[in-house]
Amino acid sequence: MIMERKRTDCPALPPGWKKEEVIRKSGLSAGKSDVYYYSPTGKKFRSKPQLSRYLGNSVDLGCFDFRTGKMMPGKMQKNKHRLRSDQLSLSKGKPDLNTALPIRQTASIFKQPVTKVVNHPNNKVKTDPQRATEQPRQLFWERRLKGLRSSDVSEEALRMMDLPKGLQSMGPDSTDETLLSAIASALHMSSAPITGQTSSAAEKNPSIWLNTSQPLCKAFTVTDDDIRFVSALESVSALGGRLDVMSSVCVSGTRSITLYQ
DNA sequence: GTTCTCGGCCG
DNA sequence: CGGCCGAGAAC
Repeated sequence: MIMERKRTDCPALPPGWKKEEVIRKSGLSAGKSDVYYYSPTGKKFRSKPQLSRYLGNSVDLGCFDFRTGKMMPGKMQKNKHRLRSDQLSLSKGKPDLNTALPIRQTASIFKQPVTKVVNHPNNKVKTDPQRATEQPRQLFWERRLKGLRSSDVSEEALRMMDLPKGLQSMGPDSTDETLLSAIASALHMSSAPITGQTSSAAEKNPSIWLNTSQPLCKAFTVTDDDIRFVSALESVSALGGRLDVMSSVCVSGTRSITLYQ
């Protein structure tokens, strides 16, 4: 006799996702149940961390209850010790499973990127370059990207990319990891030249003079060596596959680098 | 080889 | 306890 496995739809999940509950029918743990989720493509997920890894950091599963499949607003994870756990997980080389990120928080695990303001000829407000280019941005927001890792389809983390020697990081967290995220983000969020912080005042007191649309590093120029360096890179996916970078252009002075994913 | 299932660790 | 994942069993 074949037990019909019921894969149920789940309101908190995007369409196509299914939830399944399997009752253990033998052994010491008989009666206990295991919960699984299936993506629209049929991939099976058997834990929240696994789901979280797959969905990426654009989805906060912080209050998603894996067993019931519902969002539990009351069950927020504690943010009290976030910084410490960041440093802890970093120093121990463990993946950061904290998914709180600068994204819109919703009651669904749909990917819902924040609104991007772009120029549009028919839109009075958005064609205003002031508004398009000077959206408020949190100081050192790049730090929130810490722990992001690109991974291939088997969830295997890709190795961290090396940065050119000449880049000098600045700000409260001057690790290569944060700098890399900052540069990658700057590249794909704007087609404007990425120059680093050109104001010398910013070097002395970043908290006040930082240009938030430029990455957290001192002004740099692109050399022939840098171009050879970048050419040798396999892919911008090392910068974070989640960034959806199709192509970005980095221009500094008269030289340019084009990065393709 | 893949998928299913339960044990058992660990928080 | 229950979540998570390893590993043996089953296919």
